[in-house]
Amino acid sequence: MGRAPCCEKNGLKKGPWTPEEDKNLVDYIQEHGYGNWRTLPKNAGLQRCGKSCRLRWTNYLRPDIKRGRFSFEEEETIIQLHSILGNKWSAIAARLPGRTDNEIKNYWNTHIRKRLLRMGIDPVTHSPRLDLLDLSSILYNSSQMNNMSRFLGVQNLVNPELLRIATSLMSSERENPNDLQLLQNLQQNQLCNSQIQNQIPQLLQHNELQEIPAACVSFPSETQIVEPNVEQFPSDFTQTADWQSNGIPLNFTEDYVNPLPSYNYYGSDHQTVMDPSPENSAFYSNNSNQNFSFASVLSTPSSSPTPLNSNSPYINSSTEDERESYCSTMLKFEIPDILCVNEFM
DNA sequence: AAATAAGACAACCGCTCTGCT
DNA sequence: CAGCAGAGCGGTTGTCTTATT
Repeated sequence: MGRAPCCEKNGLKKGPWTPEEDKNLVDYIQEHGYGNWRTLPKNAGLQRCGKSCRLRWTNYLRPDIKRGRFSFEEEETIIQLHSILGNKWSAIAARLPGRTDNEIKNYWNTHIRKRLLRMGIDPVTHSPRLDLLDLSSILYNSSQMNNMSRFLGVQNLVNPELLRIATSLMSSERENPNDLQLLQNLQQNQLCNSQIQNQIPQLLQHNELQEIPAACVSFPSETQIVEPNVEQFPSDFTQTADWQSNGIPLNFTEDYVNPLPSYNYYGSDHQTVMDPSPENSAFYSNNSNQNFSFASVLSTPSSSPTPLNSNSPYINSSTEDERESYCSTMLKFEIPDILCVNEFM
């Protein structure tokens, strides 16, 4: 195992900070500044480890900390950034002046995450939660099961419920191509998210990533989602040569720079446009309006407190219910009636 | 009014990264 | 290059508050 917790040494104090400890820490930092956290507690007369002091300062005592309820703009920003960055709380916090990574993380876990789950959205992938659907019976009788699972990229998942809905959608293709398109959209969106997130650490390390496909950030208009486009769907599912073992189409890496159908939490008016300069980009969308500057996401904010602006009426709502109601109303993907998500909530 | 459950958030733990020697 | 310390990060736990029964 790892080393022993630093506070176990020398009988240092743990647990909640007292007002006296806070005052000692603040007084010391105001006089001497912070840094060298290891020696700081001793110099400040605190029976705490340096790490505990640093956390207390950065998460609570720092004078620029903004306390209180998150605004709607902040919440919207968090969701958008989380869809790109995942659980990179410090990177998200960098775009929210006055908020700490810890605070954002807590807020996500206690508020936003639960709300997305209630809305049937997977808070990890920001995609509809197909895993919750009751799909258990049909596919075991289907000769298409293996090929469908390849199409879905879930052969390692072997989730019969997911496979069943896929089959249902396949069987209704002729009657309702919209459902099929939805399934494909969801699949593409998930692939896009996972690919981007996999590449983020590498690209950050080499400072290569200037832009990421905005289709994975904010999403095109509703018409793009509901428009039938069965040509994009492999007509013959036995042609598995076009599909990689991980379920990703071989040509996907070429295609995924194109705008992908996806959804929007707050409506198409909230298209995020930041520093569109595709000519300098490692990734770019064919639609320049959908570019999103990843570098700007990660950089420390300068002047604008909420760079991801919103003019939505959402920000005028005040209660948790109103927020959820707004989110539900403005969601740009639609869950078909056959997906009785509520039963699983 | 008391007991219990759920929610909210502060704090801790362990790991990783970075810079220095 | 290896080893070390400091710092930062994300996940988890602990504790307090509020709501419900």
